[in-house]
Order: sequence, then C-alpha cells, then structure tokens
Amino acid sequence: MSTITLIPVTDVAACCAPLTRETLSPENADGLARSLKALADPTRLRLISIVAASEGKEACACDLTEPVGLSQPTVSHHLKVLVDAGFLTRTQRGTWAYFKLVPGALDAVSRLLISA
Amino acid sequence: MSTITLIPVTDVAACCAPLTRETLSPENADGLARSLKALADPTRLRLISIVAASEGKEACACDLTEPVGLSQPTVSHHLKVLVDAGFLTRTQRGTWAYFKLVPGALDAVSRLLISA
DNA sequence: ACGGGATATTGACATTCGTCGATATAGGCG
DNA sequence: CGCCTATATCGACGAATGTCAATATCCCGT
Repeated sequence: MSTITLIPVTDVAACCAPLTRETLSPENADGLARSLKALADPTRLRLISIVAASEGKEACACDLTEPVGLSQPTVSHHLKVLVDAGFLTRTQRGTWAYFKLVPGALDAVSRLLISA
Repeated sequence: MSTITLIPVTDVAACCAPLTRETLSPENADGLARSLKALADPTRLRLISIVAASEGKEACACDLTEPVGLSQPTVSHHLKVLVDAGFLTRTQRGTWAYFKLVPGALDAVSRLLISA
C-alpha cells in the first residue's frame, strides 16, 4: 500500500515559486516530483481528461473502464493514485463511485512549471 | 539503451489543446506522459532548476554533481534523460559539457496542464 | 605522444510500477 | 435474507527506474 504522507497537490503548489525562478529545495523537489509522477502515465492522463470533459467535471467509475481499455482493477488503481495525489476526489453515490476534478489542482502544477 | 523514437516536448505541446478541454487521444496521452516522466524525479527537477537559475540559463556539468549529492554517472544519466526529452540541450566546450534550458519547453508542458 | 581530468557508457542490483486474475466488500433489489 | 452488480483490495508477475562502481572515451596541456 505504501502509505507515505500524502501531500495534496495544492499544498505543493502553494509552497514555492516557479522552478525556473530560484533553485528548488530538496523537499520541494520531492513534493513536485510526487505530483508529476501521479500524472506521468498515459492512462491516468486520459482518465483525468475524460473526467474533465464530463458534465460537472465529474464521471462515474463505471464509465471509465471501457474507454481506457484496461481491466477494472487496474482502472481502480489508477483512480486511487489520482485521488491520493489530490487531482481527483471520490464520492460514493449508491452503488456507484463518482470521481470529480479538484479545481485548481492541475493549474497549481502548471504554475510551477511555467517560466514567466 | 532503449532507443525509442524521441518526441521533443515542443512537438508534444504543439499537438493539442489543454487536457481538460477535450479528451486526450491515446497517442497524445502517451507523448505527454513521456514528457512528464522525464520531469517526475526530484533530482531532475533540481537539475533543471539549477540550470535555469544560472547565467544565460546554462550550466557546466562540473557544477551540477556536487549540489545534488549523487554520483557523477547518476547525474550524467539524469542529464541525458532531460536532453532526450527536449528540456535541455548539451554543448561540448573543450573538456566540459554545458547544459542549457530549451526555451519554451517547460511552458509547453505547463500549457497542456492548465485548465483555462 | 603521453598523462590527467571531465564526462559518458556499461553492467549489476534493489526498488518501484503497471497490469492482471482472483477475491473481498458493500450497497440495492427481489 | 440472498443475489447481483459495482468497486476495492490482494497477490503475483514482468518491465522499467534510480543508483553505483568500474570502465571507456574524449580533450587538453605538457
């Protein structure tokens, strides 16, 4: 399970200036790397993309397995990674699990990479 | 060596709209994931950060080993990953190798993550 | 041409990651 | 209550990753 202290991406972003402005401390580098690692998988990018394109930026897990063409456990795993990293939130509604984009989470990472 | 067709990050960025705008194709997801993977390591982030903070956004490899506290081969490896991904360029000047930030490369990735 | 310093490459190793099948859990419905 | 459907967890496996010591390569000065 590897339960390491989870650092919501919004906190990571609040921490510091864009990495091209001043040199990153080892701690900040580690936090940002963890956020980027969560994004650095084609399946997870597609999941985020599909969720973001859905009504209310929210999608049912049941609608996410088929488009990415992987097994149900694998998709569930990827969704967990994204939730743990703070990019998605999970809500149980009846039998179904809904995943919603966390507003500003992607932007927070984006802001750290920009050179302006 | 794993010589897979290298896709400069600038090309990746030119490809498509922010991933929150419309669903990412498998190919585009793969390209972006590859770029993000290159960034998703604390040491590599620090290397980029140090280079970016240097005069002319360029630094000698000889000045990069000590700050990150890893062996010379390991640093050389990380620099190669960043060059292959299109974030740095390498120039040999005499005995020394200089690494320079590719203008716009980070911004290209940044633009894909933004939700605007 | 030779020696030395800077960098890259190789080979090995432990760790992490992505994936699956099998199974567990949990909630709605008859 | 008992089944069915949706989702999560477990255990296993191969592939990829980060690291180092040892070695090779390349370039300069003598």
